[in-house]
Amino acid sequence: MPMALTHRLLDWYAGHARALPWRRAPGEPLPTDADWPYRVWLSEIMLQQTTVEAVRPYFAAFTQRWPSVATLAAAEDAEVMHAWAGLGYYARARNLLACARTVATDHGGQFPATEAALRTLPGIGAYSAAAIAAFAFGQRAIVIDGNVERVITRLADIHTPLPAARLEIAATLETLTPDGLAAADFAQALMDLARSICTPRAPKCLVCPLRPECSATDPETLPVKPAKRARPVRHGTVWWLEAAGDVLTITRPPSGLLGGMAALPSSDWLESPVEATPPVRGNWRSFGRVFHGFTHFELQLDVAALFLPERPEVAGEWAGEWRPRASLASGLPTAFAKAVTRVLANTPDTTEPA
DNA sequence: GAAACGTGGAC
DNA sequence: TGTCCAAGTTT
Repeated sequence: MPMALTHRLLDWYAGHARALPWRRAPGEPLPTDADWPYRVWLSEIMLQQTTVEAVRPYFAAFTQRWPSVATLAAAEDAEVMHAWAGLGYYARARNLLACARTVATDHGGQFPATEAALRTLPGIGAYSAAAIAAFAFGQRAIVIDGNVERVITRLADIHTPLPAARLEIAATLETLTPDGLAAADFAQALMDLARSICTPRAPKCLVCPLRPECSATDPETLPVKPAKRARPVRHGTVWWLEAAGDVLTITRPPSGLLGGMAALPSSDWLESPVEATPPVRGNWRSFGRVFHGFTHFELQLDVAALFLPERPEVAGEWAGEWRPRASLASGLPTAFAKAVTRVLANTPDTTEPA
């Protein structure tokens, strides 16, 4: 039973909806394209903690290269990780493949259409299950993301800190969310309102369509979030080992930081700098240092390089793949990409004629 | 519930 | 310049 506020928001959305490659226009029927749920799912995974502008080129590249869940399910792990490189939160890419393969093998190639069934798939949590059920299948679902949290805590003046506030947010949304396909427009309307008007700082309350219904006395202070911990600095060394124009790369362990991604060999990254043992002995030359901020620490990475006429024997933890030096310009996580850029910019390419 | 898990842009 | 932030999930 939607309220006046719901209608006011939907009216605003009808005139202000952002057009996005993975979004249905407001009021339009559910697309009947066979790949519609796939596109919705792919976009929702990519958009987790990630801005629309960052997602755009990756969404375009993925849907062009893998136009359906079946084609993605058939892809090699390494090519998907390569295509995801730079987007961050690489567990998403691992779960993306696991999910696609589960859909292919356990669901006949079709995404399940209920929130509960979607929730069981890898990489699909409470938010994504609700969003996909609503956006891809037109089902009523209570969609709560960071945008919705901000709008609703302000609207209902909820001062309970996150994440505990989600119970109250959900209760409020239960009274506001309309039935059927309108629930999708309602959720996306909240997201667009959050981005353009109900912003984290300096919200534009004077032009907000929900102003008559809003209870917030000090909207900029909501939602209340837990304090963040300080980020420590970690130190490490990354090794560029080049022989006859090819460079040694490894695949990182399948879980943990940058798990499953191609990378250069590197030491552990520790809060106390320690002398690390390179993959092979030799006269390693320093290429300076790169800096990279991760979510929970700041990395200072010393770059060392060694150029040999022939490939040395590399065994154990550094056994990997030798790849043409120019190929390293793409496909690596950003911390390693920064190191690659330093070396490529400061050494001649001996594989090209002078 | 808390911590791990990336990245780039805005102020 | 450092801090905060963006369509969260997993352990």
